[in-house]
Amino acid sequence: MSKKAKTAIQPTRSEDFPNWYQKVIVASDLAENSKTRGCMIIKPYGYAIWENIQQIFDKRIKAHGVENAYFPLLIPLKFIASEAEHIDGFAKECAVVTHHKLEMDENRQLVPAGKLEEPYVIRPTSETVIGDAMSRWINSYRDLPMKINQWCNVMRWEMRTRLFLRTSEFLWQEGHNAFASPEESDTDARLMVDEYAKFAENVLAIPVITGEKTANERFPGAESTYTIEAVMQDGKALQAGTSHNLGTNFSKSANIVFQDKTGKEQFAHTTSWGISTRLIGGLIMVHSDDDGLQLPPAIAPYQVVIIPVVKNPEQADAINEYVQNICEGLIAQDIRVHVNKKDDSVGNKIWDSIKKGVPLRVEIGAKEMESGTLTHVRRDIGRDSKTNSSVEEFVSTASDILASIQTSLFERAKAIVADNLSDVADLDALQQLYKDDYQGLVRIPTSFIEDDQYKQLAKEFSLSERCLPFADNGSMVVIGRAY
RNA sequence: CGGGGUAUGGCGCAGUCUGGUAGCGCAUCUGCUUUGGGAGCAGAGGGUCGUAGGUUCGAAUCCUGCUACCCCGACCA
Repeated sequence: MSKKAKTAIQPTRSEDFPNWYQKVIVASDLAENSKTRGCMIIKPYGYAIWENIQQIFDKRIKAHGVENAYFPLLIPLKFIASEAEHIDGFAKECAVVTHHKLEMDENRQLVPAGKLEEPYVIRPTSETVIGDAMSRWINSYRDLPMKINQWCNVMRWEMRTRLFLRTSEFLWQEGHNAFASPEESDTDARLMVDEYAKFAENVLAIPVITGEKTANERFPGAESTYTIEAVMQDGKALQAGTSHNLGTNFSKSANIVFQDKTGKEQFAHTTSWGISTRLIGGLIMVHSDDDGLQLPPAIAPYQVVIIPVVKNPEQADAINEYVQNICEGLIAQDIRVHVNKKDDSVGNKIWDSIKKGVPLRVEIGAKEMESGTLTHVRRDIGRDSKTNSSVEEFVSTASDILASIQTSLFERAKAIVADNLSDVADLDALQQLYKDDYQGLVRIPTSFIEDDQYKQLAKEFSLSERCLPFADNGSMVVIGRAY
């Protein structure tokens, strides 16, 4: 009673981080593996997080003049064959549709029939399709800039999958912008990665390192790739969003040409940028603890859960009415609130809200009702934050409490970055660091990565270049292990 | 794709070595008592052992192929 006997999630983070990650997803009811190889079922609670990501981010990109559209899932094979470097990056992981019907064979088994003249590829990304459309939509400099985004699914036949972090099918947004000049496309690619950084930090409470990818980590066919890299609790990096300046590489293969003011034909300069359901994996690995998920209020499907404590049936109506009034007060403050009316014990409901990471829990029984109060507990602090306050006071300060939780999660996440990002004097020091079982990231001078000693260390310790942080103007590179 | 592991009710597992046709915990359902950090008792339902084939009088168990999942690595905008 006095002390927590065990954690809700076993194993704990320190015992077995990958296993803990899977268990958090199950315990919080976000998603599960499906019968389809490498594909997940995103359950309602997990999908609600994605819907919030969509709603919030969609507003931000529309403010930049981006318009949403929808393009086909299936891409004609000849589209893909047109851009060599790009397709090299994806050919190994493309699912291909080769038939258009099923027939019953002699063993009464359904087999593919009706072979297609030209196979289709299930989109791994849509540069080629959208490029083809843009080649028809863009004729004049007056048509530029053109900014098109789609929220959709894509498929990449990955060798090794993990829920949210890398699945064969995943949900994302892919933005595709076209401009008249190289300066504009580079500015745009940087603008979008900056939007990702702001979204990650202000909404998801995930601090990120924003920077540019090195040449060998760059998107196939891009001139430059900008990225936000987040740091997980185990010290590994997670690429959480990328924005590419494609220059004229794609407009040349898709023939996106416009006439400039002088009547001369020119290739458009394009960008593409995306974030995906992978962000949910990042949320889990940054914020959750050994009792389960912990969600920043800004993204939580519900920010407050109310647990009615009904000890005898005669009180039920009165308590429900009391709860309903509080609910309405919170909704009027634009707070997302959920009343757990499930026929279950109070203890189970409390644990359920902890495992699901609801930021703020409210308990209301006869005791509170008689005194015009309620009891509330913060998920980030736990039972030590248990407070009894009047309904009026709570309703008027709930937004502040949620804001405080948002801040405390962000601060905690910043401490994770600080603990897992080191500088070293030279490559010998780097080697010693990882030999001593260091799990985090290291910032080294960019010139080091050409060194043979570095290349050998990178191989030995599975290190890769995460990015050249904007903050260091390209002089430094952050390296480490990544998801 | 390489190495290792796993596959048995919804979930987690035992049973496999020493073949004889399935068991435990949790969850579920019913009833009663309970409910403020994971309730108790009593009763009930639910699987034919990933899949295809082989050996055998008989296969969860032995043999072979296939598939999926997990971990490590390679790969991965």
